[in-house]
Amino acid sequence: MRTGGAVTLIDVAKAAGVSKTTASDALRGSGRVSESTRSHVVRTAQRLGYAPNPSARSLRGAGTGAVGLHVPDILARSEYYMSFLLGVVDEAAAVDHDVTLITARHLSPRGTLRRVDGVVLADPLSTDPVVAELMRADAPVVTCERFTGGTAPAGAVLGDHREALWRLLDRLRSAGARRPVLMAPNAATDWGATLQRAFRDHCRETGTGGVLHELPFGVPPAEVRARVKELLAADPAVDALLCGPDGSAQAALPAVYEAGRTPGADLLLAACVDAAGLAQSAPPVTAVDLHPREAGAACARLLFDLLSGTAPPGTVRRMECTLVERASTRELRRPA
Amino acid sequence: MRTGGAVTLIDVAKAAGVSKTTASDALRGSGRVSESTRSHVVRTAQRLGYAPNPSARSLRGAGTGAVGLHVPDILARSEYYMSFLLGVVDEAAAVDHDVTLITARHLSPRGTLRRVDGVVLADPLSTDPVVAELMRADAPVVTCERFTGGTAPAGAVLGDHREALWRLLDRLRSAGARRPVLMAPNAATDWGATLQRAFRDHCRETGTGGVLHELPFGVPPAEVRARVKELLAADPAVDALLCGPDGSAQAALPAVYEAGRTPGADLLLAACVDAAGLAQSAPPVTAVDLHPREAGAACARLLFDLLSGTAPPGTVRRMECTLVERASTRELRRPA
DNA sequence: ATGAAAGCGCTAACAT
DNA sequence: ATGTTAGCGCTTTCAT
Repeated sequence: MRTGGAVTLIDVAKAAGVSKTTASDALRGSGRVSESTRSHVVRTAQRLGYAPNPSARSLRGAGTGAVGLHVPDILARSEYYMSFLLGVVDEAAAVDHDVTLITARHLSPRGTLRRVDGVVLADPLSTDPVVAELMRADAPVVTCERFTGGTAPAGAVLGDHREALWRLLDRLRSAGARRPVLMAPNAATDWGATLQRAFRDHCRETGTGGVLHELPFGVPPAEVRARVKELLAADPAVDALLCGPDGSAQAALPAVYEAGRTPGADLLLAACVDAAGLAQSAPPVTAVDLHPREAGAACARLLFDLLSGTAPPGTVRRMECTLVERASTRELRRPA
Repeated sequence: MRTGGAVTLIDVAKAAGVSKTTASDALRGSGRVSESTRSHVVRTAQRLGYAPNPSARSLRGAGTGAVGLHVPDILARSEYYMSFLLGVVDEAAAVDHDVTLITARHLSPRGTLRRVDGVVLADPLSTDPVVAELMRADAPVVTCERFTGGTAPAGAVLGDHREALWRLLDRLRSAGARRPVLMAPNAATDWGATLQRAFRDHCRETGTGGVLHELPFGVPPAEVRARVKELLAADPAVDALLCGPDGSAQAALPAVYEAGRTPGADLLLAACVDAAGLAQSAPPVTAVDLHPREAGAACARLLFDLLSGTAPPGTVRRMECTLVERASTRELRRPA
């Protein structure tokens, strides 16, 4: 595209019988031209099928018209991440911006970010080299959850994970659980660290003998499964299983059955990340809905506010997470 | 970024004591400059942290350095699509290109594509307006699977879905199934249409009384579940269930149990799209691995070959799909 | 083997 | 209210 017969601003200006500047101003509605010429130019542009050349525009000094989104490999299978991505795209499109994907291979060899005005990072791993690189670059960064690696991003959107987990743990306790296990996400993310802390605090406050079992990021389902069976075999008193990382609950469910336990009956089961499958499994699994699409949108919105100066650097915005109660945590029935 | 102190070609040229042109040629290795000056300029550029400005480059006439990828909303939950996307990004990054996400809201109001040299479409729905728009634009399009909407794309990557389904149906038959049901993906995609055709043909050739049940795209799990139960109740003779759309097998599994049937025993179960969960469910579910990441990479590679003229317009490339046999199709045991 | 200069399409000063 | 001009950083003739 764009090569060959592309219609330029000059074409429009000539056809409308005005100057480049007037055409430009008319098209962007800068309020410099009279209403009559404006509409005339706009109509001409439409008739000619004019589309502004973004490269020229960005070369001239405006932004690049695109924001970056880091896509860590680990998250390839994460339903959460796909929704998050759509949220970012939604919001970017609303202000006529592109979304450019950034992966490990995508950093320019010379270490400079290409073609983006800013970057959104979902759940940045403090150990991810791409993240480190991105934080070092001079484009503003908005993270979903805090970045635990030192440098502070220009903005952040934070979920109330502590509160959500607290509510969930309260629920488990009132359903009868006394020995919950948290298969906690790695503390390399703020989310994982928050969950671990909240779990410990809740156990202490309620005098519960909870067990914390950390799961590195990107554990394959088979591994989750093996760990669950191991855990349950090693400690038969466990009466509630909380699955942290996205997808781990789906992997844990069959393992629970295989361990001879019945989720929702003699073992309560819950997930820290809701997913479509959890509502449909047998039994349906209680989960925290992180509202990923809205989270993505919120991050993008914050980034644009930062870029336009509407929000000051360092802005932090909050988001609510929702506890979705399903059959898997209804009530604990102790074996006779 | 890029604003403020960005190092430009002129800076490098000055620092190296050569002209803009020489610097440019040296950095791109156009073979115009002597080896000694070339290495000198390159070193200078490195020292200064120079990164070429893509906007300027693309303004000057080269491509935009980015390819588009259409992300239909429907696919938000598709593991397949997320992997496909990573494949595209991999390949694009390998030739130093960006990947720009395109959604419904993203088409410029004037119908012209922005900032991309070409577009990749995974499994284009003939009914998707964005797809129609994209096909109409003048950027080359590569589709994964055929586009059934009339216009031919510049290139296509095709899986051997007919063969794969055939193998699967053979397997089911030799495992004892005589009344298979295909919950077929909508015929609005080439993939869906191919699967439906293959199923009908196989049934005819083997004299099997198969049932075709079309599932529109993006059916929520609850709906899949309801349909499965309905199907199984209405026709108790059904002894094999084939799930088409990504995710439908996961939704179907609990429904099968609820219908009083035992998958892998008195009902064979299989999926047309493999997913992480299927290997871990109880029982593990036989599926066709579409190799999404490689498919994405293949599409991107084809697009770049098209853009560079290495491949002629109209090129079609093939990909193999793999049948992954698991416990759910081992052998049919008819109830006594 | 290297330079000089012309522009790609656009916007922002500076004029009217 | 509108027109003129000067670049943004780069590649590409055309000269040396």
